[in-house]
Amino acid sequence: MAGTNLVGPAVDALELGVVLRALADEHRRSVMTELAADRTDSERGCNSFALPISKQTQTHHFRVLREAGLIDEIDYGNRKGIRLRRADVESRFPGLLALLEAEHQDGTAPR
Amino acid sequence: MAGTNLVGPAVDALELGVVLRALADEHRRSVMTELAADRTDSERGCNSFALPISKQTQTHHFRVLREAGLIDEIDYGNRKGIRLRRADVESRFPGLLALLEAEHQDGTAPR
DNA sequence: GTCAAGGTACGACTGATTTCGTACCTGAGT
DNA sequence: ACTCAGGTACGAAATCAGTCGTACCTTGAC
Repeated sequence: MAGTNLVGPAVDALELGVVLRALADEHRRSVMTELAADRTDSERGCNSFALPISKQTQTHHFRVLREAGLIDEIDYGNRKGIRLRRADVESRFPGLLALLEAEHQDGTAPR
Repeated sequence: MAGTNLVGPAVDALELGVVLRALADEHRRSVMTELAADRTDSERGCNSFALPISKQTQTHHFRVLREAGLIDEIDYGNRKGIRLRRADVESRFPGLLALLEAEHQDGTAPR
């Protein structure tokens, strides 16, 4: 019931290479731009992103984001919560979330 | 003699996805961190980066960086110059170069 | 207990990316 | 003209990353 937090790397263990590789994928980046744009940093469900991919692939992408240290995944057993590690990311890579947030603006009307 | 500037995308045509994909590779990122850390923005030769890869592969990587809009390549025929498009990158993705520059510090003593 | 929804594990397929071998081009110097 | 160093073009090999099918687990509702 309480939901266990699946662990990612510590703040000072975040590596730019891993983060950039995580953000290189369109689907993962769309998740991150949404998270970065939501200043309330509320926990979100995995399905709230409407990704056009199977759930197995979603599992894969969220894991990559977590292992990159960008998000926390809270496991409720039959459901999962996603939360941006805003403070950690911002302290280690200041300005990165701003770039993603900016992308969210024109991300709704691409090209 | 005058060296023709191989063209990359215009400033407002720069796309975050392409840029991040370009920066996802270790070798390309090492080039970019060096360029970002050098505030003189002087033109550099391709060999001044000491990349541990063949010259064909270097050609490939520099092309990716140029097509992402991160660098200019100046073709002298039998030699090539590399220059960071600092103003363009900074205006389109403010803060990105700072992230790369920060990486250059501990990039010399990895792990 | 049974069932359905949400999620994961594992394996396979596929397409993209990195890498380099071979061959060729260009300009500077001799 | 020849040579050499730096670069490119093309293609092949190898590796990596995204995707999904099948099977299984977990929790909550009935």
